[in-house]
Amino acid sequence: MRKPTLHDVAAAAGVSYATADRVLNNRGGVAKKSSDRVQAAIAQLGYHRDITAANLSRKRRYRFDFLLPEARGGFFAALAAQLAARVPQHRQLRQDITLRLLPAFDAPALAQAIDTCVVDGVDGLCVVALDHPDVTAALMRARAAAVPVITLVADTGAAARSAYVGIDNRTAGRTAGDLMLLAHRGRAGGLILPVMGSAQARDHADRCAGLHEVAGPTLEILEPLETADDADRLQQMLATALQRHPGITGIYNLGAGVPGLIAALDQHHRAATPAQGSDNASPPRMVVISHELCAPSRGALQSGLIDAVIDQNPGRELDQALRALTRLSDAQPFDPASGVITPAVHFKHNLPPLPADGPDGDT
Amino acid sequence: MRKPTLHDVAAAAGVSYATADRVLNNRGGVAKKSSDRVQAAIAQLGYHRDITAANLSRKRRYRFDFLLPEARGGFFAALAAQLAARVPQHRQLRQDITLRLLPAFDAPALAQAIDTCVVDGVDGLCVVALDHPDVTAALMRARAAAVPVITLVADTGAAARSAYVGIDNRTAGRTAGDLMLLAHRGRAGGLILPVMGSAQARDHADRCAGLHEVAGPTLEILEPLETADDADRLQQMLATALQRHPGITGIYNLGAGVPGLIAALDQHHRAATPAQGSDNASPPRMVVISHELCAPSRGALQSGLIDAVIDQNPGRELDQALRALTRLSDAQPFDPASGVITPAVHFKHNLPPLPADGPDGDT
DNA sequence: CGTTTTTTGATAGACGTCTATCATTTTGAT
DNA sequence: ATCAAAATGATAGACGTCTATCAAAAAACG
Repeated sequence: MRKPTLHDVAAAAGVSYATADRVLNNRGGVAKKSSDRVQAAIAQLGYHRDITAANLSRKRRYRFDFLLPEARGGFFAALAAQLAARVPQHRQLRQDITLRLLPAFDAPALAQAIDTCVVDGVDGLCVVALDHPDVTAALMRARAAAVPVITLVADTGAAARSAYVGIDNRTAGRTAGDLMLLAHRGRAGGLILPVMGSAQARDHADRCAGLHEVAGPTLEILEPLETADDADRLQQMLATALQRHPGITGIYNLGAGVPGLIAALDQHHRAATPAQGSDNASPPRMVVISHELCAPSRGALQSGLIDAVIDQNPGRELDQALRALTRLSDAQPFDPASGVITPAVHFKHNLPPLPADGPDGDT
Repeated sequence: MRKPTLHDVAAAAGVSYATADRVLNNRGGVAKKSSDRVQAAIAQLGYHRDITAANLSRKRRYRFDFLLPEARGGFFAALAAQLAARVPQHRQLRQDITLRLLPAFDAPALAQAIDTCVVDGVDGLCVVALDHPDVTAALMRARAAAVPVITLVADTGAAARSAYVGIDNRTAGRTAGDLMLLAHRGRAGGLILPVMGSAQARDHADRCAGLHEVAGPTLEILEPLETADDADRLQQMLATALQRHPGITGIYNLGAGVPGLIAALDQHHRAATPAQGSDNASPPRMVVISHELCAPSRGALQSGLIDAVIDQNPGRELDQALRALTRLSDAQPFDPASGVITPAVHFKHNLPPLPADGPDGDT
């Protein structure tokens, strides 16, 4: 038998189509007895509303707004680019995606942008959250207006959003610990230097804690450098630290500023092997693990300056975020657990292809 | 302005809706002049057919058949389970997915199943291919019947399928090489034992070649064990090999039979540290890398018997395969490059959550 | 020019749902 | 039993596309 329609349900329940419709879209004004019979018929027939037909009828288009921090060529630039690549595809699925760039770390601006979107009547919001009362309050207002809210990459309290999509940063740090332990398998000891943007940043702190949790018992871990995510500062501080601690066997760069990391490593290696021609002949002894796969870190992986990159897989995060928004704004269930992305680990040879302009062309 | 409809196109082209429709669905019987004008209008307005409305009207349902080898509780069982979990979701998207299990490595059976599906009028096929002339011929027949064919996990010649979805096994082997090198960073030498199912199997051979390519120059690599993917044989052979080569520093299990691997390792460790209580105190010196994330390999990762698992991410593969089928059977472009999945590397702490029954519930 | 062919237009009904309206029936309270 | 309120039924038009049919117009042909 073919898929049942609402007409079938109405017939089975012994009511008119209109009544079945009233129940399905709970418009009220239905006697409980009738309502129950319709519900029963729905369950019995295994009826599922044809969402495409419904959307066609309502002329419904979903409007999803993404509020991302303005990119300085790093991770968020890549994220924005990947989002842009998905726009045409989702346009065909009746989903209009708008990308709004905001000054980074500006909580009032973010809060205001959220309010604006809600007033404008978006169907869903995706936000890189800041752990700030203004933002939380704005998110609560959005939720109060029944707008699904996804926090992306950075979370807030669970009450202020429908779901979080991103990696568990503690897990990422633990994974770095796994890698460090593996790379120190053959050595006696080990001295790890964590490099972070700021100890204030929740995600950085979590990563650092994860590293300690896993590698701490076995390896010695230095006080982390705090670079404020500035490439130049990173380079300076790292150079100094490498001089001061010649015994360093591993570096874990868990913040931004990969170019600075590379510059410092480059310089350090050059100093260590002044007249050596081939890179292959003397591989760096230090183990270098960094976060976020981007052009500089790809290059460093390939040249051997970095050994492994832990990536949060922005493409996958966007897909999950969009999926969550779609389902939530259709009032379908979305398992918040499926928003947690497993960090990917990349080495020299399992680099994903550079994302093309779009996953596919249009037509 | 709202999204243009075919009516708009017809108006812009100065023809009737009927003519525009004839052009769009090229039914023929249209003068070239009119056809050109319609095409121009389509391009100019940026018209895109509303596929959902079209499908609604045609009562179209996609029928996609998946031909998978019968699972013996390993990788293909997981694949089948994940596919089953996706069925209800795609049912709502007008996609009827049928899973057909076939005896493993039976080329004639596979070829016949393919023919049957084509005769039955499937809209798309997804096949774990065998490199056999019968299979290739059947696939060519399918393609001749304009049925999109995706090869999953195992490929054939490019001519016989629309796209391949799966990992590049050479890449996977290279990644194992990366890991081995990393784990041997602190040691003088290294002796690696590859364990494979059969040197005949293309995927196994590729993985082995990748390992040699990357780790070969630096580490010594033994002749691979060939276990025919049998857990018991694997255990036997591995135990023997470990006795014969006490200097082994790394094992790369690139085939099936993880339980056998675990058993052999367990036994070996017990023999090595007879009266030692705590596992933490003396971590195994050998580096063990295996393929395919499944219950046994998860357990072994967590207990520390295995250090890393290279996984081909069956869930992602299925998603890509379904995407490819959808697009191809709508005559939309699909970039074959996007079918190549980057192998994921898992350690003790970045294990993905066990896939639930379905990515989400239904309703 | 008349006749056949080709091309075009007009239109109706379907797909499954939504929204709205109006008439009718049932219920509950008085 | 009376009357208002609540519940239900019937139905029509829309959403954007597909399919089909029939008549009308245009082109090609001898």
